[in-house]
Amino acid sequence: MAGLRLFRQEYAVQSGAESVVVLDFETTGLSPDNGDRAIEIGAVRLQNGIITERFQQLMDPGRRISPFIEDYTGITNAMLADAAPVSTVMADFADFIGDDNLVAHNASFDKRFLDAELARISRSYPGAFACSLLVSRRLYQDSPDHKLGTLVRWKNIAGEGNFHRALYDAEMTAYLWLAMLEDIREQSRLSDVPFDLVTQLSKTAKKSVGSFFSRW
DNA sequence: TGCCAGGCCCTCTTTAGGGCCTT
Repeated sequence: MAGLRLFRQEYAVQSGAESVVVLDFETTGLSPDNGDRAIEIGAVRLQNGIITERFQQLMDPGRRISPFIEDYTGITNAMLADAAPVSTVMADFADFIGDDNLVAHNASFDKRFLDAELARISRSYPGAFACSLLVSRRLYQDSPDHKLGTLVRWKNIAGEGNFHRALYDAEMTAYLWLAMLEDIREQSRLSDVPFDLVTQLSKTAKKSVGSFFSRW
């Protein structure tokens, strides 16, 4: 039943019956609970298997970012000095999300920052969150590791840009997501029993992915 | 100067610990 539901939902993605927003944050650190803030949001909207919209904004976190983050992301304090406040950008991004479901690589990280920044401006989103990292760990067990960059290279996904910039990471995650949906569909086609990703996930991951697909 | 978190998941497990992944 779950497998059939999943297969139907994959079809919904391929047919463009629904759309999904794939997003990525660059931040001042790892934890909003420790005062870290978002400094860049990048996102793409997938419809009918193609990217139909893009969103990218730098945002001023209200304090200087560390040399490590400057080096890691390529985003400098000078670049952020002219950026709009986080609250302004996040309000625009909440509008961009609309009612869509969301996808991110290691979604628990991006969800924490999205929830924290939207809570600051009393905004929210109705969609469910799916994690390409959790799916890849089940689907691509032969991959050297499950970092986004490794998976993109391992799947021979073409791209020209810099990892650790929000829009490029969001685009690469989107193409990885489409590749995974195609591979799930192919495994279902080759097997008498449809490949049932949902039942292969752990209880906690199942809860997340299951709620995501149930909205399709 | 060095460190800071949280969720998932495997295993030498479940009354726990540690690696992976994100910035």
